[in-house]
Amino acid sequence: MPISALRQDFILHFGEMGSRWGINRTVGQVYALLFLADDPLCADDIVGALGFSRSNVSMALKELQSWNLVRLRHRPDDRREFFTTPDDLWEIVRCLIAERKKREIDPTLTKLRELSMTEPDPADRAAHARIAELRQLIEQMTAFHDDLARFETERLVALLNMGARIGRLVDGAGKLIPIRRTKS
Amino acid sequence: MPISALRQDFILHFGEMGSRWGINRTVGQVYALLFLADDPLCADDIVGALGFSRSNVSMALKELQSWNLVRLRHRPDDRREFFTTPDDLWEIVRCLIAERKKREIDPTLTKLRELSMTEPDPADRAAHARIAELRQLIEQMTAFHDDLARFETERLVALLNMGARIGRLVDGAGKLIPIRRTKS
DNA sequence: TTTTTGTTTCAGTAATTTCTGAAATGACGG
DNA sequence: CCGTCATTTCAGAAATTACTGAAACAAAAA
Repeated sequence: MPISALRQDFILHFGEMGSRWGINRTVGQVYALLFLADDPLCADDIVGALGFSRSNVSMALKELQSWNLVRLRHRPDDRREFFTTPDDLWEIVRCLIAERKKREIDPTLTKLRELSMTEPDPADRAAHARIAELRQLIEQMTAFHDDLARFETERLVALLNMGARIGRLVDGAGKLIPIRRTKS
Repeated sequence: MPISALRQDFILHFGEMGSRWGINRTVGQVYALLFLADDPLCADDIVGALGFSRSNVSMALKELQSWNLVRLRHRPDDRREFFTTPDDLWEIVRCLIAERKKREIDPTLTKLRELSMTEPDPADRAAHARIAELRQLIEQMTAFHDDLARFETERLVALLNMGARIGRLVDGAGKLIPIRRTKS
């Protein structure tokens, strides 16, 4: 069955953005298709809809599973595997952030820690200090991330909706400042 | 002049991570070199240190400038251009976030808005709703980002250091809840 | 056990991205 | 206006990444 113009447009966009997002065109399109699908799809549905080879779709699904971006489903009396995306968009956001952190930040943090351990040559004093400074910054940010990641979605959304008002909670020295309860 | 083992290791790591970060090896290494350099470097210094072709270094510097990750410097009585990275790491973080948002989020937001405008075919009802939901989520997050981006660094660091305590400021319904001032 | 159905692996090919050297461009001093 | 020095552009080479079809594998049914 052919795909509507709306879906087509969305899917092609995800395919194009794929390379900027660090996934490839196939993975982007497969994800987009699943994201919009009304029901779970099996690999052959995807082949039929997008025209990629069966093996390419298999790779793409494996990749999406490694990102935790798709869920596996089974139907009674059907051996095939069906795939969906989580309904809750926030769950998707959490996955994306966690996964990118793991791939893009953690290896560098490890490396920075390793380099910080060494005793620097006198000529490398400043460079060594700069590395330590960067390490400290990343450690701070990941600690913050780990804290936030434990929050339930409602609390995150509440913080998000505070927007700029969140800044009023704190003065420049990092101390909490008195606030008034908003009238309930 | 040769590069110390410490710098070498750092530079090679940035080169390898480059592809995951959406820049290429040359750009990653050039940035790492500048980041650790005690003084501004000119293009030929970089060629000498890393062994890339002159034109490749030129491209890399252009790319780094487009990310706002390097600053241009001039010496009196010297026509050459010298490059540095900003001293303030937070400025770097801001650039990275702003630039990634511009490249990875904004085009999609534009597309989602465009798709939301159209009147959906009945068969696309659910898909259209899902697109609208995604658009709304991204709009919320970018609005929050825009708010935070206006904060001075001290305030951001203060918020960051609150860590999990930040969640206590808000209840599940998004209302501020009473807090005690930390003893100064 | 053999067949049937569905998934994965893998070696080779296609497409894309990165990198280079040569030529073009620009900008200043004489 | 020319010569010198620095930077940029660009076409093609090199390297990497994405994709395919065929074969291997796995699991349930006959």
